[in-house]
Amino acid sequence: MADDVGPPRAVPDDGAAYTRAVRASPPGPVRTPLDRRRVLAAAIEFIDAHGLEALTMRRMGAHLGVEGMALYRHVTGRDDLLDGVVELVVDELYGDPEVHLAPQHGWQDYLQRLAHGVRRIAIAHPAVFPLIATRPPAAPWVRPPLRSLRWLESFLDALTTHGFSDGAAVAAYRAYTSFLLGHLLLEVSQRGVPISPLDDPEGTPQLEDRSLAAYPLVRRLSPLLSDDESAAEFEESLENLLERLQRVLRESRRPRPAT
Amino acid sequence: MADDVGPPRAVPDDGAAYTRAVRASPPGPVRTPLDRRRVLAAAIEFIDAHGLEALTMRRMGAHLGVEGMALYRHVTGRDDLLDGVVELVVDELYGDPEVHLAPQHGWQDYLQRLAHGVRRIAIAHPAVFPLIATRPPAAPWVRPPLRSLRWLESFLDALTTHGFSDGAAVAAYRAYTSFLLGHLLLEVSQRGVPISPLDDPEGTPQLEDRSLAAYPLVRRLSPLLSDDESAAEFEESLENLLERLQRVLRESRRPRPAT
DNA sequence: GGAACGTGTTTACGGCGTAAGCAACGGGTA
DNA sequence: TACCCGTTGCTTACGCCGTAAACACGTTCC
Repeated sequence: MADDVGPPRAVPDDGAAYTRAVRASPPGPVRTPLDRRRVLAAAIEFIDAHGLEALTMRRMGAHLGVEGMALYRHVTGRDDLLDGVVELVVDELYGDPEVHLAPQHGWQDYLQRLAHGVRRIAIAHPAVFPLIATRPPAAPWVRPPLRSLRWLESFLDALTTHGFSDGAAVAAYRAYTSFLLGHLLLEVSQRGVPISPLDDPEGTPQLEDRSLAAYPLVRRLSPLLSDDESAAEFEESLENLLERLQRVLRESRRPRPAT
Repeated sequence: MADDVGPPRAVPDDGAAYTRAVRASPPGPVRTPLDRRRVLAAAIEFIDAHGLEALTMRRMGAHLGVEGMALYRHVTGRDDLLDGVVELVVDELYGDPEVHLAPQHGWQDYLQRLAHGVRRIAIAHPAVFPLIATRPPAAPWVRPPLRSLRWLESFLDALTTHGFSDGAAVAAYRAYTSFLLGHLLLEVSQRGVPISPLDDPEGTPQLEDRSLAAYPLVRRLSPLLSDDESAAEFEESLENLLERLQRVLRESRRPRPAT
């Protein structure tokens, strides 16, 4: 069409040339074939590197040294790819030995380990985490960021076997997921990761003086506001949550003390 | 001018036909011109009705009885439109008399009113709320869902004038936003609103039996898991947060009691 | 040798966001 | 009244997007 430069050769292999360059192997062109897992892993890598918005099927293909359409052999479409990314990250957490190390050291220990495990993956993949937080889960009561039935079962098991009533365990699950989601979503977004365009070569840290004139308190506290106490706050909120659950547990044990 | 079709008000869903009808009107076709606010309000309406993913510039145009490109007179692009939507919703909250009614009844009262106000808009615009939660704010320390300097100033003012130290006020701000975001994001997503495709005529509530076989606890508790205690949980978590802040306030008043 | 299959490529289509130029109306000025 | 010009919305056009369909090329098994 627009390729009127030069004679109409039958060798316009643009993508193929790139592919060849990428694999850069001798005459025997053994390229390990793609599979779903490799595609998903590459997608995580890509999102971490360039942000979620930059991920398109064609670019994903290029990232893997392949045409975009090749991906459709392994995922049914873009949505499936994104779902797969979420699933893979959640599984990565499930395989984390730190989390499962000592499930019988009490439920509080377990919830601590789990929370820190989730925080670890949020920090490891800050651009992926909003996906985990936002994508609608399979069942509406499987709440992000613990988006799998395995985790849900594991969580409920840990609590009910330690004396939580059914209702208390479910309430604890809800409080726990809310806490994790709120805290970690804000933490990863605060760490200046969003990079909406493909690259943000110049930081834009103005807004400091002009527009803050009308907000004296904000201006005065802005150094405090911008420094990062996420870790300590996470710890403190988690501690507080666990104490609250402890209280719930105690009260759910006796039938009704009085009011 | 023989084809004077009906009055060109009241926006139906078919954009093209509507546009044609409007244009075909006789020499005196007084149509109230668009303006930014009307565009943004229509966008909120559209998102509430069809979900965020369904919003495209052309469809937005059709919804307003106008070609898609007409919108670019009032917003610089799609991102700006979305930012404007967020801003408008946040302003809607700021104008809510329920919130500002009694700022001098104590900081706890204020935080209660504010929290309920935010919850009200989250529930009123469940499909818009994730936008508020997710879109990167102007400054990184302006945290969703209180995404405006006005709110931030107001919040900090309420606390510092009631005895909070600077550090305690900022910590309270962080804890408060985390709580709101986590709780409300999960609440609106649980209310089955997402509708990723334009319409979801058949609910797909299976998954009940087959795949739950491996998760006995989940199955047993699934009735508990699926009923909606959001309001009560919100109340309880908020109460708990306020108590925690009260404790912080008390302790920040004496220099250091001991440990 | 040849059929079947798995993997990746090519081509094509409609929809997207948006840049640029154009037409029509309304309100100032004469 | 006549003109003029800024505002508003429309038309056209471009490149990128997701993806359906047909195809080319190994590999594997009879």
